[in-house]
Amino acid sequence: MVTPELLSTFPILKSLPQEVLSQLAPLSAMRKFARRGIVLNAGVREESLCFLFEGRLQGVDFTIDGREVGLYFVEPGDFCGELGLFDHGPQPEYVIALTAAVTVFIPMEALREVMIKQPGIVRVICERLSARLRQMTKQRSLLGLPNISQRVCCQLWMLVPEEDKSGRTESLINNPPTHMEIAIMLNLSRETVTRVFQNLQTRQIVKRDGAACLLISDVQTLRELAEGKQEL
Amino acid sequence: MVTPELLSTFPILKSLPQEVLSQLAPLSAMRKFARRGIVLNAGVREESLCFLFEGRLQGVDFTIDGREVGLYFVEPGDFCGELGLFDHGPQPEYVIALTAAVTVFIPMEALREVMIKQPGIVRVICERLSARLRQMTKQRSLLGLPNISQRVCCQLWMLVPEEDKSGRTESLINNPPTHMEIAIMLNLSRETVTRVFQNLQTRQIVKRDGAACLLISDVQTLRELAEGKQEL
DNA sequence: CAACGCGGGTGATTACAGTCACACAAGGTC
DNA sequence: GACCTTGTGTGACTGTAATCACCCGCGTTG
Repeated sequence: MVTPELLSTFPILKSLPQEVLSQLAPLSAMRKFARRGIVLNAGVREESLCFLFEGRLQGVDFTIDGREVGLYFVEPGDFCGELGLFDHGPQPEYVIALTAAVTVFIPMEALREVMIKQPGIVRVICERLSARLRQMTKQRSLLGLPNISQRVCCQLWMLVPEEDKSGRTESLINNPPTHMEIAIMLNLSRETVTRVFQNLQTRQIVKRDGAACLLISDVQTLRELAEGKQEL
Repeated sequence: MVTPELLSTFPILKSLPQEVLSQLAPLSAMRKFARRGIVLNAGVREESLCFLFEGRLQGVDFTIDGREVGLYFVEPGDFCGELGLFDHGPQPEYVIALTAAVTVFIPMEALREVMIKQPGIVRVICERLSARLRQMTKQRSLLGLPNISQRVCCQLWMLVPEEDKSGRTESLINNPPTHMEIAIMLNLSRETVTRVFQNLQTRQIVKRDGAACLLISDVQTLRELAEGKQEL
């Protein structure tokens, strides 16, 4: 059962009036995914938006010759699969669960109806589209970096929680993506990512903390590496 | 002077009622750019959408170390600079005129007002946002291709006019991007792009036709190269 | 006209990331 | 316990695209 209260925990939906949430809640469905589960299928017309409650998702495409390409990460509070909402086109890419994940699916048809009566929700979704576009632009720029270590550090930097980025010297990333998952985001091979991580570990900038945790022991140095102010 | 008729030549605006166009037209301004002209500046809050009437634009970003990164091409009938419309954020990337270009600038404030009264225009712009997102996804996947020639052929293929793609054996690309401009789209060096083009020319797949024209003499072979069904 | 900048063309060299081939540890499952 | 699978760690080798250094031709501008 999805309650209006659950929906209102999403920052994107928070601003909507209670009545809209009450209207959407009974139509929505909670779905859980195991690691590696396919959340959204490429090529088909998905009929729901997928809101992520817990875990981490990754948008993934495949090149003509079968290579995986990582497009974006989806973090809790965010959503994905929104493209068909406007153009009724098929979902262009796969969305995969990188960790066990809890999601809420809201049917597009319901959203479209609400959108007509409540222009507020349109704004919210458009802002989200804009944000995704900015995110992809940033990710694309990343690929232009000729220095591979910098590329990895930038990606790592983007995974650091916003509240830890300034001031703190340590930060914890829960269930970090695997080396392979990072590699496809950066057009690198898995081995290359591993080697960069090895390097970061020996310099005590990051540290593995069990299988499901990555400790950034020196946040500010990571930042400087990401910004190119320091070489690895 | 911008007339409502001029606005209605844009496929995106065509569907709007006459009165809306009449309202927007007097607020809009025609602007012409020389090759290399800066159409939109990165980092500043642009207050207009830029509709392209003639010519070709390119969205460009720069990496931290000053390298150019090509993000997308804008073809006639299309527009750019729409991100701030919703989130009031700054324009994330530069937009440069690759050729002499004729544009129409429509102030965001005017559009926002129209958007409130006329939900139709919101739809239209959202569809456009979706399309841009699909385009960037496709472009990102391109970068995953390990075969460099294929990458160039794919990019070239995207520049072929839609109506020439099936059936025709020849096609003409007017004012094609320079090798450098293609190179930054594909994360390649200018020289590498030149070498691929040399190769395509000796195989009589493309042909220079003066400075401002590129003739695709064998459209179907180009397609097969782009799809990886043939090696170069 | 000379001078210049830009776009394109080409060879030699080299750095460096991909690839392949392993090894190892941890967790799950029969 | 034996067995997989998955994620990571590492060395040796190699292919290939970047880089650098030139060249040319053309159009513009003084």
